[in-house]
Amino acid sequence: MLGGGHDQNGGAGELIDSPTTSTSTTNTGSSTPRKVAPRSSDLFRVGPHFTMTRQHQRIYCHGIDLEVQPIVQARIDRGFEMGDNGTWIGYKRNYFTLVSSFMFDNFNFDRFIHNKFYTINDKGFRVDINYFAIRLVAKCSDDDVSISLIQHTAKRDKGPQFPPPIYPAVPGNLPDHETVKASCNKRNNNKIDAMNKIFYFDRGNYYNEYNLNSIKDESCLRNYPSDSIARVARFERIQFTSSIRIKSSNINSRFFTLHVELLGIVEDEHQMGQIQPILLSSVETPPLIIRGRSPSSYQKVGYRI
DNA sequence: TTCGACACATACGT
DNA sequence: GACGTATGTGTCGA
Repeated sequence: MLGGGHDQNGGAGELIDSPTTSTSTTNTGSSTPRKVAPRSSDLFRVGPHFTMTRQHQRIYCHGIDLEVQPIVQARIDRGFEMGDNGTWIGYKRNYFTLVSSFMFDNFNFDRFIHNKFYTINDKGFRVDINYFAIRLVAKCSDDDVSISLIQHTAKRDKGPQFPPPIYPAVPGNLPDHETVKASCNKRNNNKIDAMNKIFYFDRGNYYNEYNLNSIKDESCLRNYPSDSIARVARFERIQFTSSIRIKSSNINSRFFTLHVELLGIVEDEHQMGQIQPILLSSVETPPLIIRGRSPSSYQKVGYRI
């Protein structure tokens, strides 16, 4: 017997996605059955907007001791849809995609890479920032408790799972939604290279171009841990961990929020040579509903959340 | 009821 | 247009 005795016709039911090139299937959710074609480009949808950047620790520019204002940008590009009552809904079993970048107000890229930065730690001491990094975290909005996220490879079940990476990052502009959509599942090397130019800064190239090296370099660039540095942190194939509890009671859904954090990576104050992240600033989503695996999550009318 | 595992189906990229 | 992939989701069984 092949496989484990499945009845065929496993998936009878109309797909939401139209077979035409139309991208206009604005699913209002009210009457269409919830069944989405697995590779539909319509799965790429801009999700809820993030809040304004919230400051946690101040950042200063070396030398002139100027305080700089970080701006964190983030966008969800796949995996959330707006429900009828205006809440944003994701599915536990499905992937979401999110991109993020940061910049400093009044600092263009050139000014950034010619400077060093520091912050003030919780004891009031000045601490040099070795480099910046972007992290994605999820929380339960009731109690602010962190929820784990996991990332799959394109092989999904057949590949490994990881926590989402923390991206060492330099300032960058957020690419538009179409660009993020176009960046997924590329194998063609020319296309991959073109995308890498958007999403990464190559320090080696930069050093070559300006006849620099890591010894001559006095800027913050030299402390980044590798030559490939994100301009844009791209989190793809992310899911909430399968063990999250979706409901707080039999009836009430729990809400979750996604947070993008700008971190300053500094020397650990207790262990020389060790590094430690300091939360500098962050943005977050409005409360999100995550629908679980229960069949009720996949019915035509989602009155049972 | 929920979860891991496996399966089916289908649009996308080459 | 064929072929291999990636991924939403149906289902079984613990």
